[in-house]
Amino acid sequence: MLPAQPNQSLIDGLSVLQALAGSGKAIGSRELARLLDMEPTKANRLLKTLAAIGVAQQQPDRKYVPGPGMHVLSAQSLHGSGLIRDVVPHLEKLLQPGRIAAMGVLWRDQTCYLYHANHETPTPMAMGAAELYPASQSGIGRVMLASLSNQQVRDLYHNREIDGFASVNDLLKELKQIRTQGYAIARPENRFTTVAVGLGSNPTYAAIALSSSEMTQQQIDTSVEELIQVKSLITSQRGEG
Amino acid sequence: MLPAQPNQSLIDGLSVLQALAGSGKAIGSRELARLLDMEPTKANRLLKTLAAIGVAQQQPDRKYVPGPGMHVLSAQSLHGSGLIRDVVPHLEKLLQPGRIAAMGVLWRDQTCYLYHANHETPTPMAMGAAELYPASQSGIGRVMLASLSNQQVRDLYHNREIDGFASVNDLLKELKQIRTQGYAIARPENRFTTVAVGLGSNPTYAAIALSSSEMTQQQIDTSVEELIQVKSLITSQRGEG
DNA sequence: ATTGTGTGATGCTATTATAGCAACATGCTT
DNA sequence: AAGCATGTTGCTATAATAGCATCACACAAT
Repeated sequence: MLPAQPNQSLIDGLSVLQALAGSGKAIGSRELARLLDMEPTKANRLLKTLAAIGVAQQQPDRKYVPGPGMHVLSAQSLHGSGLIRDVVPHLEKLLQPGRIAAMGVLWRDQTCYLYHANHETPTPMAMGAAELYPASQSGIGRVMLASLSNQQVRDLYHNREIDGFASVNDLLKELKQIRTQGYAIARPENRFTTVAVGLGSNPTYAAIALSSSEMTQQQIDTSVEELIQVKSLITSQRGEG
Repeated sequence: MLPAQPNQSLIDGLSVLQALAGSGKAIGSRELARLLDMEPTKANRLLKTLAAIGVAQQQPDRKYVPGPGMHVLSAQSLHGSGLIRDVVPHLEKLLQPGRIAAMGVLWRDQTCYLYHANHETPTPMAMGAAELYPASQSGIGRVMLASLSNQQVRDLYHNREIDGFASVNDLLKELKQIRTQGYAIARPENRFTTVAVGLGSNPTYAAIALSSSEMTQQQIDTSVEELIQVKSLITSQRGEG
């Protein structure tokens, strides 16, 4: 949903910042330009601008990494969102052997896990994962896709393969069921089973999930019950309507 | 250190994003424009552009908050930096009654705490603090200021009051001592004592600290020893030179 | 229900910032 | 030392942006 006059420089600059954050290692300006299929001068100027304001940092090997300004932005936005303060303690209480608890957000056609832990995962590791995963194969992704309109889903997957679904119509059928049930189930490659429920509803700002290698229907129902309980604790804690 | 041709739109857009992240609550486009002393149309367009790419999100009350793209950026940059994975577990081991452990970065003339905990603080709270504090009054801030050149420090505090110091020369004298000692001490309002050491050296990318209400010289020496030990564990873990 | 006020957002167009080409500086490998 | 890839700059034509005026919407007070 672009505004009447989008700021293209800002869009380009944030593409650069995203590539920088997502690269996971120091990256040079030309390498980043190739990654984004961007003219090198432009990439360099955007990177140097980011570095000038402290959001990126150039190292002695001339490559760039996120800088203190990015960490401050990160810390402030996570803090302001309340995702950590309001959600993670509840997820931690759900952990037990054989189970994974997770929270994530929908980012384009992927799920980004902000928290992902089994009962042995130290909290800093659980919160530092930043893993991206196809949304259509993830319970969290599915429940968030279900919160979009059908047209939004069609636009999102326009000219794009959908992991686990033969067509967008198949996906929309699944999403319709999710909306009816109030929760999503995913069994990626039948390796494990995930159930997920969304947080918030206008918009659904994140989703929480429980996974196990195998779940009976009874275990699914129990897990859904637990997630819905956590959801309502979070909802009342945040004073949401 | 501006590049030859900085991108002003990106600078403006990131000012908007920073104000959004730092506001801690939903904020409207005109309110944000007033906060930044920015023409309202410009602020609205930058905000709507951020919303279009998912870094901001507009709520039904028409106000804006950080969006999923911001959380993904946050998660990826913290993950890529290794600050959480490499540092937090070591800090947790230093916790004991009567002691606070912290990690932070220098952001302009302030310290931003990325981790701040006493021995009872749950890890998500410790990592969700995002607190800003005058750098000159903070051990972490001081040790990071000491990693800048004197000219950089003068530029940073040009026409600016320095919390806890009568002049920039007084601060520079303190920073010179910190460089010699290899660690910083701060006693803000004599409420507590903090010792801090920096991580990395070119650049110093963060600093770690221990605080107690009172520290004898022996306790200071012991804390410094512990921090230096953690620093060298982190340094070898990260393969830094 | 109406009025007043503040808000979020758009269209238009003059102006200014940006993009890309060509070139240069730097670093690394052979 | 030469070759190659890298990071970066200056210049200028062009496209994007900024701000004014205006409109749509929401909320509070009467």
